[in-house]
This record gives sequence, C-alpha cells and structure tokens, in this order.
Amino acid sequence: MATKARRGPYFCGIDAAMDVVSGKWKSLILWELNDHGVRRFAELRRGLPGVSEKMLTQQLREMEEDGLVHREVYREVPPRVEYSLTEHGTSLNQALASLGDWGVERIRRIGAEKVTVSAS
Amino acid sequence: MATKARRGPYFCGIDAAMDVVSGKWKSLILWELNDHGVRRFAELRRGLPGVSEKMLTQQLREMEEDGLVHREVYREVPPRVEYSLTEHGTSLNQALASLGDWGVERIRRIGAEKVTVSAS
DNA sequence: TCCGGTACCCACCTTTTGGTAAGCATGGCC
DNA sequence: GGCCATGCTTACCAAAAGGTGGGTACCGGA
Repeated sequence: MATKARRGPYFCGIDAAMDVVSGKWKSLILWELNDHGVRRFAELRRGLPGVSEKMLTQQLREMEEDGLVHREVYREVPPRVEYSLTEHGTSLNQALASLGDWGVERIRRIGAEKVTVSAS
Repeated sequence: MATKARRGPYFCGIDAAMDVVSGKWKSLILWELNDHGVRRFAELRRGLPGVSEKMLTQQLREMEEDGLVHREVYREVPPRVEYSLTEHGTSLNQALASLGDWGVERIRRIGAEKVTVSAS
C-alpha cells in the first residue's frame, strides 16, 4: 500500500493524535460514524459532499489500521460493508469536542462561510 | 506569499480548527510559546529539533495571520524578534489539551517511541 | 579582515497528498 | 444478453507541503 506510515516517533501526544486525524476527511468520517453509529460505504459517501471513492476507502483503511473504525464485511451480492467506530474512535471524537468548539468560535470570529449541505 | 490560504468555507468547527493547527510544527510552536510565554526566533529553533529556518518562519507567519501568535520586532542590531501567544492562541492550546491526552494514551497503547531531545 | 550571531528571504527540488477516470466481480432483473 | 448496483482497486496526474542551500544586512570581537 502506497499510503503513509508513521506511528511514531512522536514529539508529544498532540503529535500522535494529529497523526491519525490529519487527512482531509477523517474528522468528518469520525463525525458521521459518531452521529449514525453504523454506516455503509455509500451512505458515508453521500454524507461527505465532495469525497471521491478512492479517498473514502483510503481514509477508512488508514483509520481501520489505526484502530479507530471497525469494518464489517457481509459476503452478499451486491456486497455490503458496514463501518462503525471502535472504542478508541469514540474516545478520539470526544477528545476532539473542545477543538470543535474552538473552531466554531473561530468561524464566528472571522465570519467564514460554512459548507452548506442540502439534506437529501 | 506562496503559502496556503483557506479560511473557509468549512464543514464544521473541527475543520476550521484543523485548518490552523495542521502544519508539521504548529502544535509544537504552540506548546513552546505556552511553556515559555515569550520566545525569540532562535530560541524556538533550538526548542524544535529538526525544524529548518524556512519552515519556522513560514509556520510563524501563518500563525500570525491566523491570529494565534503575536510578533514583536525590535529594531536593533543584531535584530531581535519576540514571539508570544495571543489570546486566541492560548485558548486553542487549551482546546488541544484533551487531544494531547488522547495522544499520550495512544503512544502508550501502541508502544511508539517518543522523540528524545538531548539538551545541548 | 574575516567570522559569527541574528532573523530572515529566495530559488529550486523532492515527497506527500489529493483528484480523475477507468476497470472488476457478482448476481438479479428485464 | 445487456444493464444495474455495490464496494472496491489500479494507473496516472496535479497541487500542496516540506526540505536544502544559498544570499542579505548589520555589528562586535579576534
């Protein structure tokens, strides 16, 4: 696999945490899975406006390797795959909460736009 | 300036926060400044093992633009420049605390090495 | 006179990251 | 037999991030 591989050595805890959350879609995936509990590949895809299939699989695989998400494959036709957060994924999401609050404040401060997603 | 420029639109608060902390050295800079209050350029450089001058200035400039650090220039010879956290930088650092804890836990779990810095 | 220390800037290159588009395996439906 | 749907993989590109090594201006000390 031609993806990244760090897992240390790290300067500090933040460094180690950033190593697993950095990636354009990872925090969003964390949110989606936290919100819905269990999601299929196509559901996640629809929930993340703009993500490509390649990126979604790539990020999900990395998060799986990092022990954040659980992947359950059902050998059916057409195939079905369900993703959910592991215990570590859930705790990471909680740890991100205060950062999220700070970000919301920042958005308000600088008056940045938010991506608007039309719920289908 | 050929650096990045986002500042929105953002999907959510985490997205907005990540926009300003992502960068190989930013969280470390945040730590250094939080630890020492005020630091000169060369002090920061010595505190961040492996950082190049170019990267350090680049990251500091971006953090200044994002309102995280304050830059005070003393027109002396040799030049002196002091960096410190703004109010927003300080609050961001606090918001990162729980993430840092999570990361420390992760380091323990996976048994990753930590970067060891020999004080010179 | 040359060297070192300060705090940079600039040009160039490599590595990493993300995006696009195509293909694949399977079986049901018409 | 052709088409659809699902959940991928692969090859190929483009853009962004990061690294290297040089130059600058100034002054003090050896």
